[in-house]
Amino acid sequence: MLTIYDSAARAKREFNPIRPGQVGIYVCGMTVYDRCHIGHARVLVVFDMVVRYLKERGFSVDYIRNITDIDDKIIQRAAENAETIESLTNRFIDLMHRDAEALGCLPPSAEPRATESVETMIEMIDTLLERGNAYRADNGDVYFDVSTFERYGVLSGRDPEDLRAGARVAVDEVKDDPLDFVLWKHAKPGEPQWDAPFGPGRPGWHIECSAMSTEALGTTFDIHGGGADLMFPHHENEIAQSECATGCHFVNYWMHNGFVRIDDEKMSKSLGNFFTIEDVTQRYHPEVVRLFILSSHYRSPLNYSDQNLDAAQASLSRWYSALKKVPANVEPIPEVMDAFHEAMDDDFNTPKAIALIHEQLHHIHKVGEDDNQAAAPHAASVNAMGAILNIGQLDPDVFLHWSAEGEREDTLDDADINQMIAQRAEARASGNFAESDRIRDELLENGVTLEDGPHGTTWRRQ
RNA sequence: GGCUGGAUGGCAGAGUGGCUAUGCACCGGAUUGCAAAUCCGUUCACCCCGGUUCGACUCCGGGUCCAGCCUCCA
Repeated sequence: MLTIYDSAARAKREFNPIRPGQVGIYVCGMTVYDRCHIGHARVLVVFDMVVRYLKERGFSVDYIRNITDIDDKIIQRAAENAETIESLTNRFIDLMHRDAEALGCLPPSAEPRATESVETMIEMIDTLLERGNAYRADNGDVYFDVSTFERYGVLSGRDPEDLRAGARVAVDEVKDDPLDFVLWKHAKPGEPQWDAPFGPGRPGWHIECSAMSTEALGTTFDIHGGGADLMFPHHENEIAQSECATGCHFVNYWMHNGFVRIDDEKMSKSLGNFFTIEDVTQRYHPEVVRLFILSSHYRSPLNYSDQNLDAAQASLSRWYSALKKVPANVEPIPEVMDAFHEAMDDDFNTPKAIALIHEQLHHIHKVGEDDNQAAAPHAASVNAMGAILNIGQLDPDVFLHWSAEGEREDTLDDADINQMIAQRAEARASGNFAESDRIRDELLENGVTLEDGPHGTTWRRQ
């Protein structure tokens, strides 16, 4: 039985999709005005893991991840760069796709862009105006009237009265109520605009997700995901808009992933304490980053540090070293797979699932090369579990020989290394250990570690 | 101030009313020409105060501290 922690219920709930065997999941994606950072990497990897596991459980999955390609920051950044909005957003969409692929994430079933769904947003806003859930302000903006939606605040556990009392809600002259949020921003010179019955302009942020999710998955769908910071106000507003516009219950399960932190502080653009995915994957193999992300539970905070990345790297080295030793040409061990599924069924408990993989790796190392036959089922189990998480699927040597891009110029290439290993073998054969140790030290200085085994010497950079 | 969530061994990170998490690091041993890797073994833990219980890190109450949200944010 698969259980998912539903943010709205604040509890784990048994997962039952609307249509048997099928899951519709919508995840709030990126606003494309800059490079993706490790926080974005977490959303990408976490929901990729969720989707892969749902598929493993036999569901056919409709995975929708939107792209916000029109908003204040995009307009501003394009103006700063003196480039068109399209060229800016296309550039960062390409980079995002590169990052996602590097991190081993499958492309979503669909990746709608806000600018392609403006018609649907206009229709939705029109309906909200007709039904009295929205109003036109004096300046031409259209706002959602929060007082018309009774359940407002239910997702994030907020009382509208408390919010109004809070000093931090910005007071805006044109709004009837400080909680009201913008659906449509009136046209301003030099900004992109669309014609609408209620005046030319561009959509507010929240309406795009209501429009795109409903377009792709229908008025009610199974899972809606995103970062924990989107719960309020973004997802709260989505619920209000969607349920008022369609009259249907919006989402059955809300999933929110925790933040990436640096020095116990949230990583964010505004704090400026972020590392881009590209920064990190130049220093660590992307699969190390994926393992690092999945080695803590998706709802927990994840502390970014070199020490933690190093630990993930050491772990993965051990993983590939084990796989390198033995063939996995048999079936996985049923009890192990059952335990794995049990862990994953429990709200995607990847740390526990990974611990199970480590146990199997231990068995492989223990049996070692002496008894391939005994080790093979463990290797097969590791491969099967790893396939579900999409970790450990590379050729071991591709991982173990990988070198960080930043260091590539300084390091020896594979041919140099093999040649030096051959020279060292000669020295060792003739008992010249001083020379052989000198070669080994030289390699180590270049980041290459040697391992002498019964069948010769192997090397790795990880 | 309001609302969420959290506090586990040197670090990371699961979990359970009584029984080894797991990985990294450390220490001792095996192995090795010496290493590395691997194996064996040892050490190290559940924020504080009460309560329930034969027994609580695990349940309940109170407290302290931390993070996030309340403004754009994955």
